[in-house]
Formats: sequence, C-alpha cells, structure tokens
Amino acid sequence: MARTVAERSDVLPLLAEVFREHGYEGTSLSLISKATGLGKGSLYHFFPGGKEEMAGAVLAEIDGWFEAHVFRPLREADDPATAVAAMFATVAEYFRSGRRVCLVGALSLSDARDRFAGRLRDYFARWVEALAAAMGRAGHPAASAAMLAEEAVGGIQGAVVLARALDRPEVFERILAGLRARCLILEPYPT
Amino acid sequence: MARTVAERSDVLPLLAEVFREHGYEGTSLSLISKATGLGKGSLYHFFPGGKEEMAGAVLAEIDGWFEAHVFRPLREADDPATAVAAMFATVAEYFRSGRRVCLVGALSLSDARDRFAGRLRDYFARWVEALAAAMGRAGHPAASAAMLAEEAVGGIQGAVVLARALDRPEVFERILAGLRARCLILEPYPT
DNA sequence: TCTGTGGTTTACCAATCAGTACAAGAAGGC
DNA sequence: GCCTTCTTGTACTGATTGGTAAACCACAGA
Repeated sequence: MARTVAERSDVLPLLAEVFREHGYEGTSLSLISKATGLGKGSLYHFFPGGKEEMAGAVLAEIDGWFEAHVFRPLREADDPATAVAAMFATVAEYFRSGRRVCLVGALSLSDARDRFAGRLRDYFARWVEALAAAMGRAGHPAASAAMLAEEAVGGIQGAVVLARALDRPEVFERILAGLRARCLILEPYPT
Repeated sequence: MARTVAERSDVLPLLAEVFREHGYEGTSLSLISKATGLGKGSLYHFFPGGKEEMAGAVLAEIDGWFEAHVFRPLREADDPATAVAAMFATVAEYFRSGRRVCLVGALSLSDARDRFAGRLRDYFARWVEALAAAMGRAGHPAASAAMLAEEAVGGIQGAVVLARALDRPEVFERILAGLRARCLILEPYPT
C-alpha cells in the first residue's frame, strides 16, 4: 500500500493546528484524518491512546518549543533585559499577532482542562517563573518582578482573546508593546 | 403532563453555566437537557434554532447583564474613578476570582468564534470604549486612556486564563488589583 | 528470494450526536 | 363541561462520534 512514510513527529504540527482551530472537543478524528492525510488505522498506530494521546503529544511539543525558545533563554541569557524584549518578539511572531490561538490557554478555558491540568499548570508556572527570574536579574525587586511576570503572561493570553474577538491584530501588538515597556522600565510597582 | 411552567428566561442561566463549563462544541443537547430538566421537546419549543439559538440567547443575556452592571455605570457615573474601581469589584465577583470562565472570551478562542463574531466583537468593543471613556473623564489623556482600557479588558481575560490554568484564584485577584491601580493612578503612559 | 515488521486500508462497532414528528397532557377561557 | 393553546415525553431519524479488528501491502535484512 502507498506508504506515507510519516513519522509521529511529522504529523504533530498538523495535529497542533487542528486542535488550535477547533479546540479539543471540536476536533474529530475525521478532521484529524483530513488534515494529516492519515487514515484512522495509521493514527491509532501512532497514537494508541486516541485523541487524548494526540492532544497530549501536541501539548508536549508546544511545551518543548517554549522551553527551548522562550523559557530557557529567559533563564540563561547574559543580558536579561534583552532576553525579556526578545521574548515579546518571539511570542508575537509565534501567535501571529493574535491570529493564532494559544492552545494551552484555550484548553485552560475548555472542558478538557481537568484532563491536562498538570501540563497546563506546568507550562504557565514555568513561564511566569522564568520571566520573573529574568526581570529580577535585570534589576526589578523580587516581589514586583513576580507580580509583573504574572501580569505579563496573563496579559499576553488576554491579548490573544481580545485581538481575536475584535478581529484586530494591532490590538495584540499594542498590548504587547505596553507590557514590554512595563517589564523593561525599572520602577516600583504601584500599589 | 407535568408542566414545568418554565419560561425561556428561566433556563438561560442554567444554559449559560453549561456552555461555560463545556464550551460550545462540548455542550450536547443531552447535557443541556440534564442541566435544565427539560426534554428535547421543550428545548426545541423554546429554541427552534437548536444549539446555536440557545448559545445566541445566552450571549445576549450576558451582554445585557454587562451592559446594565458594567458598561452603563462606567459611561454614566458621576464619579468616574469610583465607577472604574466598582467595575473591578463587579467583575471579580462575576468571574468568581477566575473560577468561572468568561463565556464570551472562551468562545472567542473557540471554533464557534465565526458563528458569533459580531456579538463577540461588540461585547468587547463596548467594554473597552466604556472603560476608556470613564478613564478619560477621570483625567486620563484620551490616547493613554484608550490603550489602558484595552490592556485592562485584555488583562482581565488573561487573568481568567492564568488563574484557571494555575488553579490559583489569588492570581486573578492579584492581577486585577494591579490593573485597577494602574487605571486609577493618573500618570503618563510609558512608551 | 523469503520473511518479519511497520505502516495502511477498509470495514465495522456501539454510542451518541442534532434535529424532527407527533401524540398526549395540563391550564385557562368560555 | 368543553375546547383551544401551550408545553411536554417519547420515539424516531440519519449522520457522525471515538475506537477496534483484521486483512493487506511495502520494504529491509537475511
């Protein structure tokens, strides 16, 4: 039979895009089959656990990508301020100015949250921690760095929501610019 | 037959809770039937358009609630600064410190966005406008008020995402406190 | 060339999906 | 009392759901 010679890792990006577009519940096996060009047999060959394993694998890949391109640079950069600025650029590109949904955020709001609770919590916790650490090294007091990091990571998620709802990508850019400015300016956190 | 004497408006809050918990795709008629105690016959009697009409009616009710309790007070309050502070309190209670999902935001991230695009855009646009207007009357320059309003409304949505993902309601409270402080302090927007 | 393994197709399953049809009961007007 | 209108339960549709089973083929190593 026609061998697609597809590897598991090859279909993950396609899979990710389907889940992003349709959510966990909205993603049916027939949609997946259409998007990947793989029949049900092949899909269950790669992912014996079915839809749940597919979503889990996608989440793991996203997590790995952010670890390599966002979290670790924040933690290990020689110049933390530059790393923070780079994070905003990387994230804006990744989310395509809000046109692309954050799957982790979307799952957090959805029914599937409980199913992946550990992974979702871990992703955001590590993001907040890495950002707070970078800002701390950049000169922010520890307390304000932690609060600012939470506000920034949450703000990015909210920017995706708002830009998508309003259908105005420039809103995403504008919010991120504001957040970046506040993360880089060293002033005491207003109380 | 046992008349439940239910009015359409009586089942809307129950319906809203089901959609919030399971999302649009994840909400099945059997779930709705269980949550409302109404059989399919009754449901299609009240909502001939099926699930889509139900979700539309829920969105309209939510929109009306926010118009009455959030948007209009912001626009018409004698003391705009107090109104802004009141908004944060109202919203925190409504979203139960992030334990309750914003259905409008969740739909914006979901597959059903296109179906309700107009309503979603309208809801957020009016929120941002009303908040910006209030902050303008409170003394913020028009430009910074508009940007701050976008950041605040987006920030609230992001706070829901983050608090749910981390399973830490205090994160929601903390972010909202920070946003409120920034909306009330009159300082030039950092650039 | 034979054979085992990894990948694929196809057919199938029971369950559930949204939606329809309709008969039947309950309530209010007369 | 009856009759109409509104509301409900039940039964049904055809399509789709996630998932299984097994026959089947391609290819690499021996």
